[in-house]
Amino acid sequence: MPELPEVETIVRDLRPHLEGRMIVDVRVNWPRAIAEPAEDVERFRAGVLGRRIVRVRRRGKLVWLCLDDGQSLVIHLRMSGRLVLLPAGSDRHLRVTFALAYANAWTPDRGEPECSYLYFHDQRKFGRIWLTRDAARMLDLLGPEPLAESFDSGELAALLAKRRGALKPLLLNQRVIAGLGNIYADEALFRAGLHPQRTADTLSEEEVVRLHSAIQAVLQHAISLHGTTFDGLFVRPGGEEGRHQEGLRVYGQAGIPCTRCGTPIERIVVGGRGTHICPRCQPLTKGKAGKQGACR
DNA sequence: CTATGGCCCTGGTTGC
DNA sequence: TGCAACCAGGGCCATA
Repeated sequence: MPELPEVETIVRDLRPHLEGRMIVDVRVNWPRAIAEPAEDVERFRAGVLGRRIVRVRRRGKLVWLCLDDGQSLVIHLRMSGRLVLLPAGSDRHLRVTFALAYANAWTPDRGEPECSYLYFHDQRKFGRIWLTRDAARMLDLLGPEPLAESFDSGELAALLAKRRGALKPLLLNQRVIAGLGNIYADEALFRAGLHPQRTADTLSEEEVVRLHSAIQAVLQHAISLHGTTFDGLFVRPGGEEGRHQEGLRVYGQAGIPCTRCGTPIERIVVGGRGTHICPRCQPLTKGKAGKQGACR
């Protein structure tokens, strides 16, 4: 499930292969993957053919390809979407293929293929691609980027203030903060020593600071390890797996001793989502245990 | 505003 | 061994 670190990895890997390339062909095997123009393969094709990809960016969990005519391709991988540069083993889950060439056909080849491909694979068919002239309209719906310079603990405090709901569903809400999914929400809460069902507006200033650094630390750590390949769903564009799964402290670790205190990790349900906690390091009621749960 | 539940999907797991 | 039921997961939508 590509979350911020996985999408960041994808974007960084893809960038040198896509920027400057021209889309010379598109094949759509599963029209519903095209969210805009909705399921209209012909208009989608006509819109992207001959366009050059000028920038490859990320916003939250979205991959954002800026085209040379002001349009954008915005891609959400959701659960099982993949963007890969090499054809995968089976075609069964291949939904969309982009054929790419250098904008200038005569560019020296130096072993570089004349044409390369970007494949959108998606086993579970939740992923979507939007072709839009107004990417800002979509991207502005998202909350702040947790790794932005400007995102300090004061801003996080402001987001949490006046929120009566549980902490975890709030962290998963992309309109509140962009890019966290189930894995990193659980990992950040563990590092901060906070129970996912804590009411957001009851955090002390110190707890907010802890949460803020926990979020940034886990995201940065995961990016440095090229994301988490937990269930085999996420692979990098070149086919490699991430390595952050080895750093997971609670996600998917039910029954395994907590790395801090040895108490078995528990799996509970919060806001309808599977949630992993150390019941001792992340007490629901204010206690001393959580205090020492500072990120690390 | 918040909570809950259904829906979209597939493939892996569980239960019989 | 076969097969049906169930479930996870992100985001959106409807309902309460």
